[in-house]
Amino acid sequence: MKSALNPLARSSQNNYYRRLFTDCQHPLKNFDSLAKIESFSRGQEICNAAQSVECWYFLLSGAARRCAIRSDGHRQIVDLLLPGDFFGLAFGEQSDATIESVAGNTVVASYPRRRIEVLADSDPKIARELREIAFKALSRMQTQMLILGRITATEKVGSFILEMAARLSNGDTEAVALPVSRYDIADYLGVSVETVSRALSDLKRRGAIKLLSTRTVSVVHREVLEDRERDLKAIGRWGKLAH
Amino acid sequence: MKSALNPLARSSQNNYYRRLFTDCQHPLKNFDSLAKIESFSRGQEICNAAQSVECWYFLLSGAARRCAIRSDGHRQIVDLLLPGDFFGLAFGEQSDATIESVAGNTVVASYPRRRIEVLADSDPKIARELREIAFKALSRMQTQMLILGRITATEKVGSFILEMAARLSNGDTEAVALPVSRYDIADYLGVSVETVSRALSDLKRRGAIKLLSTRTVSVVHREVLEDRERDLKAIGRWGKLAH
DNA sequence: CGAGTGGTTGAAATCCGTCAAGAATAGTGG
DNA sequence: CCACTATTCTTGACGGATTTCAACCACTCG
Repeated sequence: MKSALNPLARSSQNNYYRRLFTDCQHPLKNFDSLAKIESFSRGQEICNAAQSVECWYFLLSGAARRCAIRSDGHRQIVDLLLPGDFFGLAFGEQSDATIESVAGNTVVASYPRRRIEVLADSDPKIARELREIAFKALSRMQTQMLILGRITATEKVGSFILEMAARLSNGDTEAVALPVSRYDIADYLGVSVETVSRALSDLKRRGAIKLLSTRTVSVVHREVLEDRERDLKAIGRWGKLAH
Repeated sequence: MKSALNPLARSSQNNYYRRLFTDCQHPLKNFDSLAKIESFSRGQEICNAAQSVECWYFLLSGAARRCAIRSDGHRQIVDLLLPGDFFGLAFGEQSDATIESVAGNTVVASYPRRRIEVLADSDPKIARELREIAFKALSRMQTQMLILGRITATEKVGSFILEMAARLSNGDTEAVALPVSRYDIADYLGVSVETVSRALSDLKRRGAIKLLSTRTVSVVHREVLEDRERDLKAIGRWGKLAH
């Protein structure tokens, strides 16, 4: 237990998390008893390359980031983990990525990898569920690659907001609470912090979003974030030409 | 069989591919008898979203691209498939990606997804191998995400060349035969065609690579492609300052 | 031969990263 | 609760990098 709380509060907290865990539906439900529940404060390392070989993780609350340091010294966030996500599966051996918590109160259940694998060998249903989990991770990465491939920074930020809306609030775009700082968004999207900030201001000025607080976004015109950045621009040019 | 060859040549070709197949080592080796071997000419669609639910594929020779069309009309290449790669696993249901062959003579083995899954249920070894395949796909995507996150276009192109060298010729950098056009490279790296072309010219001018033909690259100074773009620049600046 | 595709290069406008400064917010200790 | 500090966020200015638009060359295929 890496929490900074005192032992008493810790144990009470732990019980609370355990309840939260048992109430939660997920593919490895039957192994709740094997899982160890840990709580992390903001910025703490959940696991590094060495540990990730031994455990698989399930994120209960908060948020976490999987980081890699590029050779040019820049940090890159390769995956953003939100409640309901599994992680730690992909890297059989290599992968120097470390996983850190980003939100204040990040709770994680960790499963002993070896034991789950042995169980999977004897129960095809579990094996199937593990596959399902891996496929979901693949789908997450593909979504992000589509965002990273987008051309303008405003498009990237727009897609990011919509992704968060979809993953956090099941598509509700009234009030999306971004779980990460601008710096994290920047490293996730492959742009600079200033550009993220500017893109948000830009979207706000154009009335596409409202900033309820610095980290809470309300989507007003989904279309603008969604895609047609370019088309709208073209229409704008047409308008000028017509005039 | 979607090949454009006449029936006679087709069958002879097919036998050749079948031999090529049985000589090849891969995790689903025991199911060669279940696999259907197909050959595709350049630009042909191997499978679309609907079909990918039914089959898993193994690429024997040639190359293929997994594409998604973004809402702004731009195509993006989400994954590049080379000999030895499995594909089609990730997308249980959604994913509007289509897979097209990019090389002239692309040969693919397709496994009936349902039957493999049933077999996996009865044999844990197969289930394990399927997981292995999924993890390999995850690793591929992560590699690309690190490339996409890089800042300058020259770095992206450099990383791309090294990735191709590693995947195609087992790290041999003497003569890397790029299996795709500049347009494909551009859509894969998220930059424009002209930028790819310029980056290659730039690397050539600086003596980091040689272009044996338009699509065959020889790596002369691996360090330049590898990473230190930025460091070298910094040294350059220092040099100026010292001067 | 002409049309089409793929590749390269140039010039202009735009976008973004960097540097720098300020504003807003959170965290800390008194 | 307040001051004080550190962090996070925003905005401006500037230069460099990339996109876009355009022209041109090489090659293939009918």
